[in-house]
Amino acid sequence: MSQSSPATKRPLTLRDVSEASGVSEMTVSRVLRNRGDVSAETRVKVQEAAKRLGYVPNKIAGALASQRVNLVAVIIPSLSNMVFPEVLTGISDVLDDTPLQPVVGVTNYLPEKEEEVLFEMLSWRPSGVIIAGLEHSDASRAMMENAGIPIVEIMDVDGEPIDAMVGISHRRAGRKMAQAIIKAGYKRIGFMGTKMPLDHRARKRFEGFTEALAKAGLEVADQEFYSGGSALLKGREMTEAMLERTPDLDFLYYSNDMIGAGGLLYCLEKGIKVPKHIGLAGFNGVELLDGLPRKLASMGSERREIGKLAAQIIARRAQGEDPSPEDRVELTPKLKLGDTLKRKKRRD
Amino acid sequence: MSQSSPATKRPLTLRDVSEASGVSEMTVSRVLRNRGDVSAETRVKVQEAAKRLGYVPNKIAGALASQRVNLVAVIIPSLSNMVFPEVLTGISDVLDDTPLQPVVGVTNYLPEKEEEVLFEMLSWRPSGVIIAGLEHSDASRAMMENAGIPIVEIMDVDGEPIDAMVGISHRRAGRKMAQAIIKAGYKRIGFMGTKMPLDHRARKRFEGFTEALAKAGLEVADQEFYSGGSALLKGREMTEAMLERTPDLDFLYYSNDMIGAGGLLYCLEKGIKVPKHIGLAGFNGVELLDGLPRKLASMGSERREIGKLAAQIIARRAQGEDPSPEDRVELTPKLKLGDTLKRKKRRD
DNA sequence: TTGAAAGCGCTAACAC
DNA sequence: GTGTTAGCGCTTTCAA
Repeated sequence: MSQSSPATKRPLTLRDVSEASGVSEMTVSRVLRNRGDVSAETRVKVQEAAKRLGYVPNKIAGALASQRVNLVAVIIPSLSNMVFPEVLTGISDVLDDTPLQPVVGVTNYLPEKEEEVLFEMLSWRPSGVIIAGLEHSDASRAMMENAGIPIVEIMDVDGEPIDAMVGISHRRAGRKMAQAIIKAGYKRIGFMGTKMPLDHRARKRFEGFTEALAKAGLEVADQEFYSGGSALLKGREMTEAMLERTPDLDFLYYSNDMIGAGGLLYCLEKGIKVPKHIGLAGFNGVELLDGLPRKLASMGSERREIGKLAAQIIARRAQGEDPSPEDRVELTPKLKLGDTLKRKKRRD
Repeated sequence: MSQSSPATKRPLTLRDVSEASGVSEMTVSRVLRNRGDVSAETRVKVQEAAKRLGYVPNKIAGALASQRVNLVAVIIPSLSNMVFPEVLTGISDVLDDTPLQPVVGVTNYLPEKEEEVLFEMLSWRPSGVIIAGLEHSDASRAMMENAGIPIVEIMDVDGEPIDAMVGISHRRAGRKMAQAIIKAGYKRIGFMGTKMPLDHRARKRFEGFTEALAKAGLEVADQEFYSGGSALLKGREMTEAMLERTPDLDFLYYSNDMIGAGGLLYCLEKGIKVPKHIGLAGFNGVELLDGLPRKLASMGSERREIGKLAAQIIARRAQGEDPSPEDRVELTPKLKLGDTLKRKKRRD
């Protein structure tokens, strides 16, 4: 393969376009931004020159001069969990119709990393921040409180937001699932989830879950946590281990759909009667479930909608709208019984 | 919920820190950047003031003054296909050890959108560009050629790059899979893939595939394309439809693992003997396959490694290193026979 | 080791 | 409708 060296010439400036078109810098700037009144003639002259030269404006200079930056910082824990790319899709869908542009930062569920990413992004003076979760380090909170821009905390509503908030109550979600399980008559319940102490939403779901069980005089009969690796495979392995250890379980609650799907495949393979002998449920309502031999019971986490609403709040504020109580939205996750949770109370 | 309005005060400047610490702006700047010799005493004074005030530097002004921006533009077609988040992970892994920071733009496989995103990102004067694919609009190519920064085109090597390139040959990958299928003795082959005419890599794989078949006197006996929706489900549905339409097929080649997994689950459910009665193969070598009841034959697309190598090239160039022939890397995808492709020639 | 002056490339504000 | 001037908040450069 031959090697061509990349061009290394100085980037063009407004001045270059100005000289090439014989129009003042200021007017060139106006044309390129579609601002103010410019005669059609001048407009054309400038546009042609800009295009011919291949001029790319320098937003850094523009932003410094205008004190306006059309970037929105989006801070999420991970990209490996499809949940977050889906939130991003919702955000993009909305921002695509505005001059705003999302910029993504990933924290790997680490508060220190979140702090770094936040600092780095705020130093670009974005028009707003959309950030996952309500739990942040003191320094992070302070930065957001003092940034003077709209802050939307997403995905979770169990806590007090800095500014705006869009999400679901994971505690409530956990309770709701527990209630559905109890109502169906299951009694010996196992739980499987991630080992991450920093995944506050998973933790809150689990808390809500055990709380609702307790209210019915039940408790989690066995539990197991994993980290890393293929979630589908982990679900399969954990399920096998748990059923071996505690064979009398009649329900398995998974903290996410991927491990739940692994468990479901395992059960089907072993010929375990689902949902009669053992019931199963996950969380998130991921699209993947539609392709499984049986539909895993789950609960939608409304992530696309969350992304959209969060972006809308930022967009409205960028238009000059004031903060309003409507900037705090709790969505209601929908329970899906699927094929792995009995519909009526069993009679035994 | 109560509503606290976000702080709206003017962001702090170096001058504020300077006044608060009684040190000149210039020296404050030096401390905050760890540049030049500053006495320990002054250093401490400045750091304390900055921390106390909660100063967040303005990178816009800094970048304009220094003509240096530590951002790397990463342009990919989609976030919904896990392949791309995985590339991003590889990129982050490497950039995390440098001052560089990735900024992601998504094109939805649309050349016009790619052009927009590229223009937008270049206007921030990043230190480099990592972009998926070798096919771009003329305008996009021109922008990249004239940007005067390193450009790394990734994932594909079947074509001529602008500057650097890291990927696999999808044409070769398609051929290789065809050869393995032929060698195993399969003859009536069906193909399923995405309908996207703009997914050049999928297209090249298909071209390589049919080419190798032709060389053995074979051709694709049936084919079907889909778009949108749950890939797992689509794989299941397309497989059902195709086997109904063309019952004598003995192999199904899927352009990605998700639809392949759907097909596999369908076959297992129907009690079809895999790989004896029908063989199956996908592409990408996704982690998900590890959790399936049978391992789908596939081919790794080395996406994490691609991300790493691409980021390394940018990082080296940012250090001042010159372009080199080593900046064009072809990786070799590994064939995985799994459990769905017979190992030896069948004797029938 | 520290400071003062100039200017990065653009746009706000005002004049013409 | 178009041009001029000043300055955004930093860093570079050079002087002290």
